[in-house]
Parts: sequence; C-alpha cells; structure tokens
Amino acid sequence: MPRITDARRAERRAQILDAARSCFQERGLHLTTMDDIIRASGLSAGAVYGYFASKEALILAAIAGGLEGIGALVAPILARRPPPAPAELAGALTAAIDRASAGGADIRRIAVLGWAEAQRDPGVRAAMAPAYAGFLAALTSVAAVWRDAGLLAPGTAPADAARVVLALCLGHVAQVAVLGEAAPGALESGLAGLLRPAGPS
Amino acid sequence: MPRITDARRAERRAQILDAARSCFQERGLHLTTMDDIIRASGLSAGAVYGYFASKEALILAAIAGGLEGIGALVAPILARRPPPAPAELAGALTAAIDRASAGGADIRRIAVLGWAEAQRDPGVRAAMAPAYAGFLAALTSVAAVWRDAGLLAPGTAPADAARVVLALCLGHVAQVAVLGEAAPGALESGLAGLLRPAGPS
Amino acid sequence: MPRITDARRAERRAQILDAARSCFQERGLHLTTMDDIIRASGLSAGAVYGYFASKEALILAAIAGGLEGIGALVAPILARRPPPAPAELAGALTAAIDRASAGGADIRRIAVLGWAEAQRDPGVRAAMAPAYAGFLAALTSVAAVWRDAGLLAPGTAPADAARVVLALCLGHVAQVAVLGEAAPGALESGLAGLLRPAGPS
Amino acid sequence: MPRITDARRAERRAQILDAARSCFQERGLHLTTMDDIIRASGLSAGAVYGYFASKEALILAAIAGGLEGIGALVAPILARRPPPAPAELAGALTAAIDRASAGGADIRRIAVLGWAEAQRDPGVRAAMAPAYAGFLAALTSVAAVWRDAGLLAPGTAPADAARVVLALCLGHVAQVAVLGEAAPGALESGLAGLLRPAGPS
DNA sequence: GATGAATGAGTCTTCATTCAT
DNA sequence: AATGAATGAAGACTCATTCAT
Repeated sequence: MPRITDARRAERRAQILDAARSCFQERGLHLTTMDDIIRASGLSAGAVYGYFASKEALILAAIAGGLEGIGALVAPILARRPPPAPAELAGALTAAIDRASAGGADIRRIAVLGWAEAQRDPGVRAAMAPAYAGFLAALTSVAAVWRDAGLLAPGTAPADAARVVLALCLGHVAQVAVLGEAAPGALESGLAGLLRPAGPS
Repeated sequence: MPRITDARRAERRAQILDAARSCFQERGLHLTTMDDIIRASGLSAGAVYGYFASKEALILAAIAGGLEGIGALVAPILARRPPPAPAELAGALTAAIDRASAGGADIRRIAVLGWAEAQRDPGVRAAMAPAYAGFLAALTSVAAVWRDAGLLAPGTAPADAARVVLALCLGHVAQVAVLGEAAPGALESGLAGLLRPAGPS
Repeated sequence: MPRITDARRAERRAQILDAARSCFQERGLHLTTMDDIIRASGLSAGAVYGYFASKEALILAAIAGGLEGIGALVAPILARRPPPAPAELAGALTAAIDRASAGGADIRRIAVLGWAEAQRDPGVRAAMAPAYAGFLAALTSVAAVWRDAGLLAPGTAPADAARVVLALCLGHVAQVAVLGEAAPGALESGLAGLLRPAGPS
Repeated sequence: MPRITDARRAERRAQILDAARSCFQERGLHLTTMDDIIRASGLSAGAVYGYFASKEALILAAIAGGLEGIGALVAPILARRPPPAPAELAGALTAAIDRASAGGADIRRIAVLGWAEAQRDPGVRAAMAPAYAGFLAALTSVAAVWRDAGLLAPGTAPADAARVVLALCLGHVAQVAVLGEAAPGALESGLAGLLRPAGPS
C-alpha cells in the first residue's frame, strides 16, 4: 500500500529522468554530477535515490528512454505499406529524428552518449543492442519489399540494404554532433540523386 | 637548450599519447584517470605533465591524432581520379577505417568518444569540425565528378551526395560501437544493390 | 486513553527490541541502520519511532535488556546459601551466561558491544555501571561467606575476591568474542586446579 | 626509488596510526570519521589514503598495533623462569597492561573495541585470534611449570589454567571499560586470597 | 629535467529522523 | 495511530594537478 499513488510515483520518476536527460545532454554522462541532477529535479538527494539506485541506473534509464522515444517515432514510418522508397524512407526517418530532438532533451545527443558508453559498458551495450537490432530487422523487412518492387537488386541481401539505411540514420546523428544542425532534406536529396542518376523520370 | 633531443621528446610524447588513447578507448574519456594514463605510459606524473598541460590537452591531442590517422587513411582513396563509383568508394572508405582499427588503439572508438565530447566541449568541436568539413569538401569534389560522369542526378547538389557518403562512414562506425564488428562489405553490397536495382549489368 | 492496549504496546516494544538486538549482534551498534531494525521488526519507520525516540534510545534499551537478562540469570546462583565454592560458582556463572546466549540473541555479544560503547558514551556507562556494581556487591557478599568458611584468606578483602570472579566471567565473554565458543567447564576446571593444587581430596 | 626515505615513510605511517588510535579510543571505531583522523594526523585526505587504503585498513592496523603493543609488554613477563606464581603473574600482567595504557592511547580501550569488532568482522577476528592464541599458548607453558611445581593440581590441564589467567586479564580490561580504573593490585590480592585460604604461610 | 608524495575540493551515496496523508 | 516518502547533512574516498627534493 504505497502512501503515494502509482501515478504520482511514475510522475516523480519521469521528473527525475527528465532532469537527468537534460543534464546528460548538456554536460555529458560522466561530467554531470548527481548533484546537478538532484538540483535540476527539484528533489532531495534521498528522494532521487529512492527512485534510482545509482547514477549508473539513471544513465541506463536515460539511454533506454531515448531509445524508446526513437523507437516510437520510427515505428510508424517503418510500418507503412507499401514502404516509402529508399531515399524517401531515409528522409522521413532523419526528419522524424530531428523533429523529436527539437524539445528540451535532444534525443540525438543522448544517442551519441549512449554509443560512447556502449563501447565500454557491457550493461549499456546489452540495453541498446536489441533496440538497434530490432530497428535493423524492421528495415530488413522493408528492404525485402523493395527487392520485390524492383528497388533493390535481386542479388542483394535485404539485410545489407537495411545496414545502409541504418548507417545513414546514425551517420546523420553523428554529423549533427560534430558539424551542427544539418540542412533538412540534404540526405534525402543526395541519396535520391545517387539512386536515380538520370534524374526523376 | 633542451637537455634531451627533440627526437627523444617526440618519442616520449607519442608514448604518452599512445597510453592515453589506449586508456580512453577502454575506459572512456572521463572515466580514465590521469593515473591510468601515467601508469600505462610508464612515466611519472611530472613527466606526463611536462608534455601535456592537462588532461583536457591529452583528450584533445588523442582526438586530433585519431582524426589525423583517419585523414591519412582516407586521403589517398579520395584523391583517386577517376574516383571509385559511390558504392565502391563507401566500401573502400569503411574498409580502410576498419583496417586502421585493428591494432592496439581502435580509431573508431576514439572517434565515437570525440563525437560525444564535441557535443558539450566547444574546444573539441572546434578541433574536430574542420577535419570533418575537409572530408566533406573532398567528398563534394568527388560527387561533382560523379555528376559529370552520370552517376549523380544533374539536379542534385554534390554537397548533398557527399553528406550521404559521410553519413554512411560515420554510421558504420556508430553501428560497430553498438552492435559490434560488422560483416565487411555489407554496406558496399547494400548500397550497390540500392543504386543499381536492376543488378550489375 | 490509548487506542491500543498496554499489553499490545508492550508486545510491540518487545518485538522492536528483539529486532534491534538481533541486528546489533550481527552488525554492531553503529553499523546497523535504523532501516535494518525497521525491516527486521516488520513495522514501519513511524511505528518504531513511536516506541523509541531515537537509535540511541534503542541502543540503551538493548543494552539494558541484556543486562537485565544476565541479572535474572545469575541472581539465583548468587543467592544460593551456602554459596558454591569459588570454582563452582565461576563455573555455574559462565555456564549460565553461555546457556542464555544459545537462543537468537547472543547476550554475550550485546555485552561486549555495551563495554565498547560504555567507553565513549557516559549515558551507556551510567546505565551499565550500576548493574555491574550490583553484581560485584552480590559477589562481595558471597566472598564474605567464603572467608568465614575458610575459602578465602582472612586478610583478603572480600571485594577483591569478588573482582576476581567478575573478571573471570567478563573475561570468559571476551574470550568467546575473539576465540569463539570455549569448551564448557574449562574455566571451572582450571580455577579448581589452581585453588586446590594438591588435587581434589 | 621512493622520493622520501623509508624511515620518513614509516614515521608518517606511525603519525597517521597514532591519530587514528587516539580518535578510535575517544569516539569508537565507527563513529570516528576519516575526517577526524585526517584532521588529527595533520595531513591531507589524499596523504592518509596514500598510507592506508581504507578506514577498514586503518581499523585493522590500529587493532594489530594494539595487539603488538600488549604482546611486547607481556612477553617478558611470560618468559620469566621460574614463572611467577599464579596470583603474582596475574598481578604483573594486569599491572603491565594498566601501565601501558597510561599514555595517549589507552591500549585497553582499543582492545575492547577490537573484541566488539571481531564479533562481526571475520577479518578483524582473523587478525586478533592468533595473538590471543599465542598468549594462551605461552600461559599454558607457564601452567605446565606450575603443575610441576605443585602450584596446579596434577589432574588439571595446563590449558585450562591458562584460560583462567587469560580470562582474568581480559576481564580486568572489561571491568575498566564499564566501571572505570580499578584499584591496582585488587585482582592479585583477591586471587592470592582465594589460592591460599589459610593465608601466607 | 624527473620524481612521486601531497593537496583538498569534489564525488557518489547513506541514513536518522520527520510529517503529510 | 500508522505509514513510508522525503529530507539534507554527513560520510568515505578519488583525482587532477603541483612542487620540494
């Protein structure tokens, strides 16, 4: 019998997680102190630790949350049947990612932090890999449709094409990290130009 | 008048930088301590500080070194004239990156750490951005050749196509960070299949 | 007008005190947290604080309880008239202490914790000293009987002989703390051998 | 090649350990903070941690040091041949312990803290037990001599007599913890009175 | 030039206690 | 009366950097 309702508990959790995400994004994972998060959350140290057992747990939750956010965003795009053509899909995917990052917490920044962390923390990696693998699987389904529609060479494994689209999305995020916001549509336009060298017919 | 020769100095510097890169790669930028680096370098704290003013400087140097390494690797590929076709170029580029990462220090890991750091440290960003911009410029030159060769639609800006290839390379590195080593050639094969839906003729 | 009966209150108090004793014994006085005790008691934090004002109070109560327990145990032995001879008395006393410690809460462990605490906390010392002084007084009475019975040299102060028996009992407890359970009867046998060098006649 | 000599290092170590002992004695093991010790030592936190890896290590060292101190004190007494008679030996032993405790760090207080700690920390117990066992072994040797000299009943195991003397010593220390400084000689006199009921002949 | 012991502010986390419900 | 979430002041320990030798 909790003294506070589950809804209130979830709300508090979200409040802390939002604070953490915001701090992580600004200062990085290991340079943000628990005190930063505690102050940003507006709660006390003890309260924060009542919801998250450690900074590690907060990092994991922030990354998992970012992953979920991206997943929710791209799922409807990947589910469209017939699927958009390759360039249109890549364009829609990157546009969705950019759009989702406009608010307080830039989902792209969290993603990059997650990559860096996954390299050294098997726990983080284990938390992230399935989401990316799922994304890849959905893209592979789409690529299979492309192949049937003549948009992908019959001799090419759909999984390889899926890798291309995934790389494009991740690469887009990486570019933003280093070079700053990219012109919207550049990737889609470039890919379209590459795919249909003769121009739109 | 230096008590040790310049050559010896450079050697020591490289020794320290190697140690730092190795530590950064294993433990991340902010989790590796100066003591880790000092111990790995086999020198004393004072000696290390004689070569690098701060941990920050070491981070910057490690990232810059990684950048240089990548640059040296990809420059000859980008300089080929006529340039490889898009899929072949992407394949050659990612293969070169993978090859360079086989040794002790994985250049790809350092790159991902750099992206994460560039997000919050303007100094790091300022150090990295020109290198990426230069890479992009070289790719843009190549794309211009592609356009003239009919490999890129005439209405497409070469810069946009360059973005695609850059994204592919960075995305490949990001995939490795999260999903582990990728099958070599998958990206090239996928892109080729997408570019020539009718199959190789 | 209490909302719960006095009997229920006493029962709750005992329940908390038992939990505290058990925790203290396992983890020591200052390493057991209130949360340990709260969880062990099966009650809530608020409930525990309704019965004991502070951790300090709980410590005091646990020590006082242990003292009372020992007192109840040894009183009948000390009250026997004629009293057992010195070796027999020491044997009976240590055996009683050992017996009382067989259950869940080892009364000997609490005693040792109390000694340590008495060294730095005047409150604890003030709570413990009278009990020990009382024990000493009872032993002094016994020693007076011994002197009259020719079991103690006429020139020896009964209080000094009492000190010997007290030291034997406390020393036995200390030995158990450091060396583990002792063979029962060793102390009695050793003392008997010392007191009657010619052997039992 | 240490920058400071081994002697200086040992001196610093002793300085820290003295500070720790003094704090432990005053505030107890778990109530003294590292900050207390650091301040008392006159060094910095980092310096203290350069000599002792943790508070735990400091506790262990303090206890081990106390043990050594006691050992050095009692060894010559136990080595006397012929050994003092039982009462004299107990008197000499307790007097030595009392004398050694007159200085800054009361060796008796540390001992009591050690007993309490040994109850819950197997590491402390493992560190203490051999010293006590050694003490017991030496006493057993003495008791064997007593038996040959007719001071101990032939049917009594010397080990049992040794237990009596050990208990007397430890019990004396425990009494001081609870009741305060004891009249010197009380134990010896009491034991003598018990051993020779007819009085000195 | 080189060394590595020392510094001390800062990190994460715990825990006795309170009080709104 | 009872609950247990919240508080926030410590606590143990680390680590980038300096400087006496």
